Amino acid sequence: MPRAGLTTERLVRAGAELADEVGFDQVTVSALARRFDVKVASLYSHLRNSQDLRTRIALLALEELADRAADALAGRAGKDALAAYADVLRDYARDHPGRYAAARLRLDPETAAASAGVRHAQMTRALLRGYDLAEPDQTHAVRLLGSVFHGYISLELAGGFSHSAPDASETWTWILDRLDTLLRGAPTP
Amino acid sequence: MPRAGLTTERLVRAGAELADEVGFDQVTVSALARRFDVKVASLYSHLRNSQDLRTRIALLALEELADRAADALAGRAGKDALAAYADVLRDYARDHPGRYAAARLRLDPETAAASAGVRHAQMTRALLRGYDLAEPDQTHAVRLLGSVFHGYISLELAGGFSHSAPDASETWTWILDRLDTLLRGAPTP
DNA sequence: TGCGTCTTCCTAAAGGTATTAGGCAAACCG
DNA sequence: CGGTTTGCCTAATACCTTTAGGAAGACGCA
Repeated sequence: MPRAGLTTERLVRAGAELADEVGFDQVTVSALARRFDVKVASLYSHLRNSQDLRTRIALLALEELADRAADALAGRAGKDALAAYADVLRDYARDHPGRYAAARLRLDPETAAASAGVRHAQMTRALLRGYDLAEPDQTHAVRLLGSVFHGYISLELAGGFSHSAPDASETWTWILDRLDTLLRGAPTP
Repeated sequence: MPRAGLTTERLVRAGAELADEVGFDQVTVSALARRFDVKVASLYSHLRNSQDLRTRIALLALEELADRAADALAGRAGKDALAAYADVLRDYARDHPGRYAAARLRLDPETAAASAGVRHAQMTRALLRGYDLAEPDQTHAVRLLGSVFHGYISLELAGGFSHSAPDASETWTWILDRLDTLLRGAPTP
């Protein structure tokens, strides 16, 4: 009997694909074992448990997302940067809904601190340097952006905007426009 | 052996409490049976299945939320109304995290059309009458509000704003302020 | 009050997921 | 080429879901 060649790496990658296909909360150790044509127990040499699998998929997604964002932000500032960053999130969510959901998983503090989530925070701050915001406005703005992006993407992904005019993309542009105005119009006195 | 006096109504209500205590995705037919000190199979006379239970909890939450929102909106307009509606959502999510999560459950179209979700949509439109928005701006604004509220609450609930200054409530006020400005400042030409 | 019916809750059973313990054999390494 | 490591397996336990069919409480009507 030849071995299947399992590694944590491959399992996590396959888990991410599985998530995109069937949804992040349908990602199960059993389904993953099935995909590798291997018995369930075999995975436990490579993954601590089901939660561990989910966490690793989340970390992978955060990395991928941060990489794309960094690429998109390079050489951009102001509204350009804002739209670029936002589009990266939205496109990633469309292309990889399961991974995007994974990226929203709540991580425990140490894990989060060691994750690419930190890079996201840094990029958001960097993005806001294009606008003239002193503390605490900058923090408020970081949270606003997080809320709008996550909220919009989550609603769009859930199909909240389908079957109704105008097109979701128009709303997206509209929102980015207004956000830009909002951020520019609120310079700290 | 006396009977437990189960009804769909009581089960759904208890399910909602359970959701608030342990989280919506931990709501299980088994846990519910345990709570009523009854065998699991007994619940299947009152609930079609696990999904049915979750859907009913979602519908309950949407009703409660719509009732509160309607109360809060009565006699208010403009920014007052905006803040009142937003606060209802946020407070409900704080008091009843499980129910709030339930309210975000994706419902199939017919169920959604018969749910209190419709009232929410109407109230949001009514709320925006205080601002001068013609279509398609009004729809964009509806979507923006949905995104911001859901996004913010979801992040706050996930603990995203704890352990960092400034206080989450300050950000909430700041955001509502800017949203009001944004909506007022964008009258359709 | 008593009889029949309906409903409620039960036992039983099958199938899926998670997790651990312990074994055999493939792969690697000296 | 023998010994050790490691990978994948069998076996077992436990929990959740769902269906089938049975017994006894509750209810209605004479």
